[in-house]
Amino acid sequence: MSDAPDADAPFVVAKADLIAGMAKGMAVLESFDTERQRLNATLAAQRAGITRAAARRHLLTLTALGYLETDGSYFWLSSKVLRFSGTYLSSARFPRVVQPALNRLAAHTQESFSAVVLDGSEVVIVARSGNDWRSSPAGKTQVLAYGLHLGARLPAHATSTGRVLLAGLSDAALAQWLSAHPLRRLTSHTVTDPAVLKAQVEAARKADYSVAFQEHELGVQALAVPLRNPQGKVVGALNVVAAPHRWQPEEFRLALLPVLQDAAQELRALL
Amino acid sequence: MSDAPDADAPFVVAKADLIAGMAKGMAVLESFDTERQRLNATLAAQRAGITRAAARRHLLTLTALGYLETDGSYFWLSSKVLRFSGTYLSSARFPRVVQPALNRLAAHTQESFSAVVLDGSEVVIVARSGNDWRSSPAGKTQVLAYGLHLGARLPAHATSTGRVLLAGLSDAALAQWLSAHPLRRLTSHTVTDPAVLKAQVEAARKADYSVAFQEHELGVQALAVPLRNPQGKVVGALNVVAAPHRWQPEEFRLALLPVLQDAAQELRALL
DNA sequence: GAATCTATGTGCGAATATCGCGCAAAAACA
DNA sequence: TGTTTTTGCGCGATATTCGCACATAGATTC
Repeated sequence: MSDAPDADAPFVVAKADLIAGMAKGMAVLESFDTERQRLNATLAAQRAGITRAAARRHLLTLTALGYLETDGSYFWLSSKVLRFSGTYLSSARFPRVVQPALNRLAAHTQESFSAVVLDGSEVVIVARSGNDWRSSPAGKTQVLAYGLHLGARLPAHATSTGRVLLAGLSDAALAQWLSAHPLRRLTSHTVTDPAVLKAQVEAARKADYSVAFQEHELGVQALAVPLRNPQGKVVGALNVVAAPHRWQPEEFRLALLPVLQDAAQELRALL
Repeated sequence: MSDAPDADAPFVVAKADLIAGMAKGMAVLESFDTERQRLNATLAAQRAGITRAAARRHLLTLTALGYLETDGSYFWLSSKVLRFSGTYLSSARFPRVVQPALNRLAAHTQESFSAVVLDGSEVVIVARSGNDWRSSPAGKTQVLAYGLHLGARLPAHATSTGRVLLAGLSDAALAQWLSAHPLRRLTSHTVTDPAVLKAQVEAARKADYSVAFQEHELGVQALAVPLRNPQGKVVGALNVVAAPHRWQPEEFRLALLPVLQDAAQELRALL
């Protein structure tokens, strides 16, 4: 078997002459993440795996380029990094096509919808619509699910969308994925046994949808369906999240699965 | 103390030993923009101002790192670039604080709200909520304003938000800004004379809000107020956009200006 | 308050990675 | 099929970056 046309690595890049300097620079930029958002040279160095002097120079360079801001010793991302997502969102077909549909769904149902794609071990939210807050009986607004903003990355094994995306892989690719990515426990409901996950993915493949009940975050249930292009290939997933105390799992599914499926059907011709 | 870098240029970075290689790499990444979203080595070279060979190596490197995808000759941004915006959005105080307020406003009024910050000659949308579509009388959905997604950049001189942000600059900074940035015409309503813009900015400073009527895009009017922190410094702007045929300009202002002002007032303590 | 210890800023030579030339091969064109 | 244009890539020269080492600033302890 030579290379599958649309496997994980469509075009293999010769490892030979890649620009090491740039890889290092991007590593520095990546060393900022959701957990550590402010770094000094020493921290960035150990996170990026380079020397302190080099890290400092890279941080200074990125600051001069406008991607970071600094108070002189600590550094943090600036709004300029949104430039890339802005370009991506306006260029990539998938988010462009999906966003209006999400808006419509959110407006009609008052729930929160996301569209995601698979990237390695994680799913990335590439489009999103709806309210993350809800009015509690006491009249205060509460945030439903933290961190479900655009560009957020969630572990594929603990999300409804992750499972429908994995279900879209070939058996070989799925096996490869399972062996490559350890399944971290996030809540007491998280599936951490690859065999169990494999069974769930196969179930998702058969049912053509997937539910996740508090597997990624306690207090959140989610329902997802695959988004296919006209050729039938899974190119993303569409989901809806809700708090369990608002919906019983079963009525949640009954009420919203048809909505998701209709949307996926409509989008198919456009993807 | 936590963050809040005070002046406009808190720490000047010595131009001496910046890592030129990385600047080049970022230039290649930046050579993808909303207008040109797919580039081959030759195009990227001329956009980034480097030789074809160098551009090719950089593109290949970025592809290997996962930021670009390629069909072998053309390259385009991949969803991995959203990683940066994801981190930024979850880390930066401003979008985190503002987003829930936008959601609330959108839910209550059925209009579209954005929060933006100034970055050079442009405003960057760092948070957003609401529907970009509207149901036309015929029952079809129409997109209201294109490209108002997160991370989108709009010219400051042709937007309501741009003017309230400019109004937040000192006189010296404003003069400097006006001399540094030419005012490109976008629609027949765009202000292109610096003196006129200056007068508008001063009016915005006095009124503490600004309106833009089809200056950036025909068929769109916008209303913006500044967002200040407890120290009174303008840190961003909040706006609402609407189609002129839905609202007469005057009733639009009367209905939504108080809403924006209330929200800005509430947010002030949090910024 | 002094002394010690830790963390941070930076100059410089060595080492190494990058540049762009130039050719070969593949497309594109006629 | 012959010709022209575009693209892929090896190689030596050169300019860049690396990281050591030192100096200084800041923190901590006695």
